[in-house]
Amino acid sequence: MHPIQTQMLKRERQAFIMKQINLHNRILSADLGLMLNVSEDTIRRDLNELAEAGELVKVHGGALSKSYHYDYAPSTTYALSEKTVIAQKAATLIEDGMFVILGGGTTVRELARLLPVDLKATFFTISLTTALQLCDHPTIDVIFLGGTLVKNSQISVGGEVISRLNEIKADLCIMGTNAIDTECITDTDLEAVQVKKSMIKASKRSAVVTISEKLGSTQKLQVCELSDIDYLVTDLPADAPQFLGYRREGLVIL
Amino acid sequence: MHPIQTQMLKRERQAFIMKQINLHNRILSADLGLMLNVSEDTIRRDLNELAEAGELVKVHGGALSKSYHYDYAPSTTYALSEKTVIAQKAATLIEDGMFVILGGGTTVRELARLLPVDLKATFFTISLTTALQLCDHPTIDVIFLGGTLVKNSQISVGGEVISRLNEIKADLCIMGTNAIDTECITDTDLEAVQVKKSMIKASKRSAVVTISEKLGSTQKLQVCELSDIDYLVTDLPADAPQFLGYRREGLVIL
DNA sequence: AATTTTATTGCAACTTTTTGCGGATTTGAT
DNA sequence: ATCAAATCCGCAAAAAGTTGCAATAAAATT
Repeated sequence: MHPIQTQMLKRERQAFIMKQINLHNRILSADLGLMLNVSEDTIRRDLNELAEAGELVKVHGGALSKSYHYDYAPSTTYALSEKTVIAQKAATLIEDGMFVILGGGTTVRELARLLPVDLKATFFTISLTTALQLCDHPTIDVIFLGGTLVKNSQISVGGEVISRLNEIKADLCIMGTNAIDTECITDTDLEAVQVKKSMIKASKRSAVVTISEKLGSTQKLQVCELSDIDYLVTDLPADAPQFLGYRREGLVIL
Repeated sequence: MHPIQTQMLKRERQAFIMKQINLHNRILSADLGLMLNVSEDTIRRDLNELAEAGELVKVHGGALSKSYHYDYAPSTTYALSEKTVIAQKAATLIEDGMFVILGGGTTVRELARLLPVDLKATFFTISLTTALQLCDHPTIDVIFLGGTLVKNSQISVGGEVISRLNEIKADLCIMGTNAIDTECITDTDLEAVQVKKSMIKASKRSAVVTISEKLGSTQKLQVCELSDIDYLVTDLPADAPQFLGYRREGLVIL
C-alpha cells in the first residue's frame, strides 16, 4: 500500500477511490489520504461528491460500498429464503402417522408453516409461536408441552416440560440451534439446553436445522455431540465443501 | 469467535452486531465488547441506537432479536374499545404477588396487554395468544399449562391441563365466556368447559370478563352457576340497568 | 501567449462526533 | 435485604468534519 507519486487529476483520484471501495466494500479517509498523498480534506471532498452522486455511502471516518449490507430488513425474518429452503428439506423427514417434537426458532416455525396440507401426524412443541403456526394446519394434532415460559424465546422450560418429555417416545425431533461446529451443538440458555437434551432423548431420531452461516460457531453450553444427531439440514446442497469435518457415520446431511 | 483487528467504522460495527443478533437471537454486551474490541459503553451506545431505530430490542445485559416479539394486531379485534375498558377494570383485581389463572379470548388478551408495567405476579394460562402477550411484560412470571391444542381457539385442553390445574391454588382466575345469563355461564366446547371448570376450582376467586352484548345469551354447555363467580366485568358502568337480575350476594359487578 | 476566470487544494481555526473512563445509580438474582 | 453486574451520567481527549480563505492549478477567453 504505497503512496502514489505522480500528480493525479481529481477524476483519476475518484476513480481510484471507487476501485478501492468496490474491492474492499469499505475505506477509511485516513488511509486514502496516505495512499493518494493528498490531504484528508481533499479525500473528504471527494467522498462527499461521490456520495452525492450515489456512488458510495459516506460515513464518519470513511465510506462504505453502496452494496454493503448495513441496511437490515426490518420486521421480516432474517434470511427467510434460506430458512424456507431448509424447512422444505426438513419437511421430507416427516411422514404420516409420526410423532414429532418441534423446538423453537424461526427456522422451525417456517417448517411448521410449510408442512404438507394433507399430512396426518402428531406434533409436540415447547414453542408458542411454533404451536400457533401448527394450529393453522387442518389435519395434524398439536400438543403443547407446558412449563415456565422464557420471555425472550417464547418457549417453555423447566422440570414440568422435562418430565413430560420423559414420558414421550417420539419418532423424530426437529430443533434449531444457536451454534454448531464439527464437534457439538451449543447454545446460550441453560434452561433451553436442558429441554433440548430431553427432546433428543425422547426421540428415536433427531434433526438439527440451521442456516449455514451458523456452521462453525460455538456458544458456552453444550446441547449434545454432533454424533447424537441424525440429520443436519441447512440451506446448502448436501455436497457443499462447508460440510468438511461434519460428515460422519450415522449423520445424514440434507 | 476472535476479536476483529482493524479499525472499524461505526456503521460496520453496528452491522456486525445486527448480524450476530439475527444469527443468535440474543447477544451480551460484554461478548460484543470482546469480539469488537471496544468498550462496553460503546456497545451499549450502539445497541441503544439500533434499538431506537427499531432494529433490535435492548435488554439489561445485551439485546434481543426483534423477530421474537408478539405483533399484536388490534385492528382485527371485534369491539376493541369495549374490551379495552373491560381489561382496564379487570386489571385492578390483580395485585402484586398474586397467582392468577388466565383463560383465552380477545378480552383476556387485551387484559394481558394492559397489565401495569410494574406488576409483579405469576400468571398461568392455557391460551397461546394470551401467553405470547404476557411474554412482553417485563416483570411477571408466566407458566403455560400445556395440553392438546384446540386449533381455532388456540387454547390447550385435556386431562393434562386439568390435572395440572388440580395442583394449583391460585388467588384469582379471569376468563372470558361465550354466553352468560342471570343463571349461569355457558359455552359451546365441551373440552373448553371442562378446563374452565377446573380453572374456577383452582382459584380462590373467579372473574368473568365479557362485552355487554353477551349478557342474556345462553349456550348448550354449562361452565358454572353465576353464584360460582365473584366478579363480573363488562364495558357497562356498574350501576347499569342491564345488570337487573344479575346482582346477588357475593358477586361484584365492575 | 497572455490574461482572465474558474476550479481545486491545503491550511488554520473551530465544531461535531466518537469513545473510554470514573463514579453514582439502578437492576437482577440470590 | 444484599451484592455484583449492568447502566447511566458527565467529562475529557482524540478523531473526524466543517468552513473560510489564500495559494495554486487548470480551463477558458481574448
